[in-house]
Amino acid sequence: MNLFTDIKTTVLTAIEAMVRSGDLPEGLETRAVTVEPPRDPLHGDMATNAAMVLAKPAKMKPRDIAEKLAALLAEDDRITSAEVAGPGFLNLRLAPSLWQAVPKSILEMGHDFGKSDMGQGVRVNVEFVSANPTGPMHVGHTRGAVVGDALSSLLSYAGYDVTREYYINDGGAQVDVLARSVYLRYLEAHGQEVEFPDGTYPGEYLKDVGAALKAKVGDAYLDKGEQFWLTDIREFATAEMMKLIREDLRVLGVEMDVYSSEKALYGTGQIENAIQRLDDMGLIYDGILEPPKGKKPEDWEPREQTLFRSTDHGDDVDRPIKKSDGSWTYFTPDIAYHYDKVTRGCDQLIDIFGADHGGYVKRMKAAVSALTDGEVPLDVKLIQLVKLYKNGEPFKMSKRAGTFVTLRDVVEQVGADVTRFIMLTRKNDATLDFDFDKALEQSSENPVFYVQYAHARVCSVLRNASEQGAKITDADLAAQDLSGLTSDAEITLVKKLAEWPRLVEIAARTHEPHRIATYLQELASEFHSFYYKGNKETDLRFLQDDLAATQSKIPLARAVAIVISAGLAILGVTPVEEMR
RNA sequence: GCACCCAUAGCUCAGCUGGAUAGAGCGCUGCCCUCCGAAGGCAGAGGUCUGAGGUUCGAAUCCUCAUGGGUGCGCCA
Repeated sequence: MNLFTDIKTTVLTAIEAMVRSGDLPEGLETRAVTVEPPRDPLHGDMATNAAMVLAKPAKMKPRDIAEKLAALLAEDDRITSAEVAGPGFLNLRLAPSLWQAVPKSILEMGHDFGKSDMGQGVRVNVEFVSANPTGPMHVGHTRGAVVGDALSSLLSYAGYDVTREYYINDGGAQVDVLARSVYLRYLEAHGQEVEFPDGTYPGEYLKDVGAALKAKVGDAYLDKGEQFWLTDIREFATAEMMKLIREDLRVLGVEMDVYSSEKALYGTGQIENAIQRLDDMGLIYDGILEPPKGKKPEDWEPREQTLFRSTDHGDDVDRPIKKSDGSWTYFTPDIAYHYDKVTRGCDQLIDIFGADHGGYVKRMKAAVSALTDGEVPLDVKLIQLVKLYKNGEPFKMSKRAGTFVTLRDVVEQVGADVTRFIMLTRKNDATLDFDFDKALEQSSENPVFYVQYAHARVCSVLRNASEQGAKITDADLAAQDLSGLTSDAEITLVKKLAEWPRLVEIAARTHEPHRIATYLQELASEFHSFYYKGNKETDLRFLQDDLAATQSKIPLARAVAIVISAGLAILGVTPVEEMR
């Protein structure tokens, strides 16, 4: 249920009527017509730009169009006034019954209130995390995981058919490094002194893997050369790492639908097929790349390579798909992987990458564009850095020493809910400050608690109302007559609730889940503000001396809680019923 | 050198497919608990939306250029 689209439909219908009566010419483009809440509530309940948008193509003055449109709209029972303002805005005021119907719908529909059918069941594949299986997830991965998961929830809430997918980068040299590192830990488990040279992973987390390997194979790999054990350990170690990563994701509350393996693409012909497809389009050739200017690579030598003509699809330079030893570059199986996602059946692709992969975006888009003839859009969201603070001091991490802050560290300290919410308070392309102290603080400085507090307050009100004898199930509350909901303060709060379905659509369209978090903070703020008005104006309190009066007041409170809870559900955060 | 991202109040940031007088938190100055949870609320001060052009009835938002910051740039993934 979306009041804004309802009214927009009404406006569009009125425009059609004007076309029929000859007040407007035929064939006008109405796509740019919007119905929005006005920035200043004094202007009315909703504003439409219709007259201004149509003025030019209709070759009429905006105010003339607005006057006629206003007259038509004023005939609608639901619209109590339609006034022309400024350059041609049309400000609408709605009948109170429309606003009173909002909490009722919320109580009847529950979390479904904000759902949208804008997605039309379009199949969207969201690839996120895709951390290399070489160690536990760290904070950077965490943000990507949370954003990807929340975006997925948001899109399915908006009517898309969403697949959450993890691409396991288990085909490259980094898993050899992993295997060698595990081998060292294996030797260590056998009581040997080991050192970790550059190019190995020194992290303590591999100790268990080394021990597990010992438990599995005993001393079979001792005093053996790499060719003897590398393949086996690689397999064993990546499997162990994926166990670790899956557990990390579980702790964070992320559940993937599909895990895809890079390595599994080898030997299936899928890579060759994808490249053949590009070749058939004349997009594969052997050539020599120009060196980048100004950067002066020390050991630059002109070299002939097999290249993908990505410049035909918007990239800056063509990209190599083969190394000089004839093996594929990282890019190549990824091309095949993206093609696989498309052929499996999806209409849109979304990739969530770390910001350090920014240079990779154009070539990936080029590949998808070429392979799908531009039919399947690929949106890449780059996740910026998370800067950790403790006591206002930046947190030092060293990947070299293996001392990085892991997902587990963060979640164990502040909990999954707080972690998730804070990770979603900024848009993905802005860096995020994560302060451990503020994350744990219970004050308005901490947005999570501010929102949770609003929800808990409603629960508290309902508990008290129940003790007073009120019926508090959603069905009971939905059955209430809400025509007494007329004060400015109450209607203001209702209007914020009415924005929820609209906000969901905006957030889904822009692929920006942080908007949900922002909205929840605004809603919580409106609620707290309303709540305190009850100190002075006792009519506004939810709990009244008279039971019947209480019963008629609490549906609004419950409606707020439902929307908060629906929003938190998209973010993957559990609403709390009381603060402790 | 090129590409991508970013630039909004003292600080951290919102800002709707372009909309009316640009918002919030922190900090600062004052208020508000005999009253549903003060873990909160209200009010005030604080802005050339980095700069210069352009498009538009209308620009923080779109385009161009400049400045400042981040990221990346052929056998790493």
